[in-house]
Amino acid sequence: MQSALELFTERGFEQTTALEVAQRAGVTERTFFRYFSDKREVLFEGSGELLSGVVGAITGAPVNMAPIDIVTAAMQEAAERMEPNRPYSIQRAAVVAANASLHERELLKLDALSAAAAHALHGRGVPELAATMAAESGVSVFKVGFDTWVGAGPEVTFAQCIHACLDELKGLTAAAQ
Amino acid sequence: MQSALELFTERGFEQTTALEVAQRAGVTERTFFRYFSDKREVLFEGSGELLSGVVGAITGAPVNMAPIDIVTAAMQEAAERMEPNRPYSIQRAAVVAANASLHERELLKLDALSAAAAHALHGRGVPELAATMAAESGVSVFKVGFDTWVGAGPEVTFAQCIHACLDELKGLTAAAQ
DNA sequence: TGGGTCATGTCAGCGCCCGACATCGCACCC
DNA sequence: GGGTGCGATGTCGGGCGCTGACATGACCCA
Repeated sequence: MQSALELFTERGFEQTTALEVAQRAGVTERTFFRYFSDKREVLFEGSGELLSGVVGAITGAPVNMAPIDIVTAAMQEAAERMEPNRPYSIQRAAVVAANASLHERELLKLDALSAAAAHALHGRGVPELAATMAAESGVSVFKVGFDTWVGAGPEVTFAQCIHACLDELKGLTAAAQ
Repeated sequence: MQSALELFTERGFEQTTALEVAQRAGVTERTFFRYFSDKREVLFEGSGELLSGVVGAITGAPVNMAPIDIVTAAMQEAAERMEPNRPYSIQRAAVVAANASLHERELLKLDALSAAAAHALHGRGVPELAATMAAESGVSVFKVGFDTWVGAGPEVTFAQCIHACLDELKGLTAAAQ
């Protein structure tokens, strides 16, 4: 993973072969593909923990909490876990932003996050459509908040960015019609 | 495009080679790749018109309209254009749902739609963050509405599905905190 | 000492995708 | 009517992503 991030940063994702990543890590190309299902996946190792963390937060949220608040609280929690890794997040985000297929993979991970959040909400008794829309909104807030966070100075926290996006969303929907 | 949809439906996306699609269409594999940047793209030809239609609707929306209403109205307009092609949409959606990499590409197209909508809103004077969040929400409504539409009976229109999702979103954000 | 398991290496091969060049039909125009 | 250019297509070769099958070797355990 470290070898990949270095090489992708130095000369770009497409200009780096899987063989080169493997060689820098001291293994063969075949071994690389035993650990990562494809060349892009090496940049998305942490997504599993992110997902299970969010699902856990939703499952363990207090009763009588509104669905949208459950999801955004879970996102806040995830954001706090990511706060110490800001430099890594910035470097990784730059690599992802520079390549369409990596961006594509990131969207797939976010969509999986949304689906898992919706499923967890539904498991708490939230109706299907409400759960889906709340999860979609929460992930949107997380996504836009993440972009703002990595683009801002170090004094701005991820949690603050998420809070700002959520407020913006509330204002927009309140002004509807 | 027709050859691809047929073959992907019959035996699946991964079990079909680009060469086979090309041969059924009466051209060489090389010619296939001159028209489509990759094997998946053959299922996403219409996305360009969808995007320009949405951007046009946003740009031409009446002044003093709330951002979220502008976006959802644009989505409604797109939905009405897609209504006559319901059978095609259903077949295509089944193929996409059956393959992760096609789903991935669909998410990329929706993200491009969101980015274009945000840009169009921003061009109307809507502040950056508001434009981004409104576009994200509008695309979420479109996406969830689409899934409900293709899963429902023919008496339910795409526009109705979108309306229902939007209402759900409003209810959720209104119940926040 | 022998056997079992797990990680890794080796090798061959398929399919995606591309660059470079050849071919061919077709409009245009002197 | 015969060049002439151009756009679409075919041909060829090849790099790279990714996989199945088998071999090797380290380690643990009886």
